[in-house]
Amino acid sequence: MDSSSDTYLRKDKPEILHSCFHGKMYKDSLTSYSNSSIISQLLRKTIQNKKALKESFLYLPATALPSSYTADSSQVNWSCSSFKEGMYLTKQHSMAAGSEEDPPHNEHHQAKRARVENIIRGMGGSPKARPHHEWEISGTSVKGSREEKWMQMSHTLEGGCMPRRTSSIKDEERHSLRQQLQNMQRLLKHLQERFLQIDNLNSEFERKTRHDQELLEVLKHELSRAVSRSVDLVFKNFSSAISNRHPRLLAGLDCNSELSGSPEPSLGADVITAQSAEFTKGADMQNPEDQTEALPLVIRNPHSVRPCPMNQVLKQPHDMTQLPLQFKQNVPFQNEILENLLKYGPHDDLRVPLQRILPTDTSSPQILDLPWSSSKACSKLSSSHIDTEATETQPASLGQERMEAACFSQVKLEHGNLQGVVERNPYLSLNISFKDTEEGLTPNHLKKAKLMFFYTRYPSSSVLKSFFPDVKFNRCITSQLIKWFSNFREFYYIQMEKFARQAILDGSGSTRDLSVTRDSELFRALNTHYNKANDFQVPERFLEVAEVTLKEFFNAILQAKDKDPSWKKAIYKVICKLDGDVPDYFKSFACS
DNA sequence: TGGGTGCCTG
DNA sequence: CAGGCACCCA
Repeated sequence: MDSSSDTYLRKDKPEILHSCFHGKMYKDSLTSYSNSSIISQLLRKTIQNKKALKESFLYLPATALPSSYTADSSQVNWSCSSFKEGMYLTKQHSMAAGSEEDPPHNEHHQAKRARVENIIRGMGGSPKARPHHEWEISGTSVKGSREEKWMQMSHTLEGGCMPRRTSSIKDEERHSLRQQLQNMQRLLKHLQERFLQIDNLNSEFERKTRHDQELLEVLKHELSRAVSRSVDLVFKNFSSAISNRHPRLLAGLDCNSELSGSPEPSLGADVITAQSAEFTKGADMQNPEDQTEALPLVIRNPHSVRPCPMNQVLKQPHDMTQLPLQFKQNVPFQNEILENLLKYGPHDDLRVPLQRILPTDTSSPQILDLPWSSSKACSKLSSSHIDTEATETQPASLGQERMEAACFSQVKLEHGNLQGVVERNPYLSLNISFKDTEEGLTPNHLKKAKLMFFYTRYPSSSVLKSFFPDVKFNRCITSQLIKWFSNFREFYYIQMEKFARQAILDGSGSTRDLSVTRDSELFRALNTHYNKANDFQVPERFLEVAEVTLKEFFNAILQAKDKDPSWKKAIYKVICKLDGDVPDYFKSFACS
């Protein structure tokens, strides 16, 4: 055997081995295979040595062959690389020498080739079974490389390079080749898996990098929300537990629900007043003279936990027969829930109703006489003037005109001087009773009005007055309440007209096709508007009225009555007759 | 004339 | 939702 060829084989073997097994893996080995300069080099060397090789393979005894080419299966550590290398070289050889091959050998070689190809096919290395993309590297198809190797192998066998001295040698050779092929198969499979792993990791990594910022933002957001919720929940549960175990302990709690932890009333009251003063001071930071535009009539609830005048709730017996069956929650005191809904709707930031903190044990007069209004006082923050309406004995008429004049000012403070009194005389707060009525309408009044709309679309002012007992009515307040209902109706009728027209467009020919159920899109639109939190069970009657309204609009539009500018009035007449009574329990809910 | 209503607009 | 306006009605 030519020494140069031997040298070549041995010299390059470790490098190829390395690429094949550690190859940084697959890509390196692939690159080496696709490297044209290496191929050219190999080809050149191979051609140069073809004669020597030919002679070696054809005429030398098997023992004289390089170890890589012996049929000894124990040497199948032989590595894919040496195998490939050998195959490659022999293929080059056979290709180069093909034209010189003796004709008598052709038949035999073809038969052999067919057998080997069968073996190769039978080894299940179907390239189709693998995704194409994993083979495409640097424009060179790995699949192609592999097929090329298969071809190399076939050509090796057909190339007449193997000695044909004895049948045993051929058997051994065949056996060896099978094993080599199997090893190759395993190695390829291994490499494919590794490549897939790496590929997946890289994809994954890119995707993660791309969405890193977004994820960060989302995580931050979710974290803050979760923390906020958790704090709410913990505080709520804690408050509830405390109230159950130590009702009296909390009797002196202020509007901020600060747990003094001390049963000493004076201490509790001190905490209250100190905080009230601080709170009020902070709220007054904004100079009312800075106001440049009209303030909304609705007094916005500060974000403090604002206790309501709970006198009615706590003092009145819980008449179970008057419970609103519409409420979904099956808890003992449903009216309390409505009150909570009105005061701390699910969308409010703070949902720790004081009645959860405060005991519901009505046996305690101390509790019943809690200074609700003093708590109220500290939550009425945006006052620009300081009125002293400390007690019921204060003439209500005193502020009547002024209140009407200040109707558009959202503020009023009943503490002020009183607060000083309370601060100086903490015990006094326990017995001071403010008036129960409010001069302004709050968001909770608005919520309540919206819920009332499910029963009545056209409430008279007298109805309104009777259902908002905690509101001190004046012309302005009445107008505002009436205006609210007017706005409610406006939205209601707009929706009705919209859906009626849509039904006509959709091809409904008869009102029989129309219905309003809780699943209806129309109902959802209305419910979202009047019962956003969806925590109030809308009465069935409302659905009926809504359906009638929808049908009225539908018919009117169908009959082209909408050409008349006042075509809706006829519908209004019909609908106003469908008003029902507002349940009495609405009267009980103070929502200041 | 005041109260109530609806429409339009912001 | 609120303000403004026009309109209707008792």
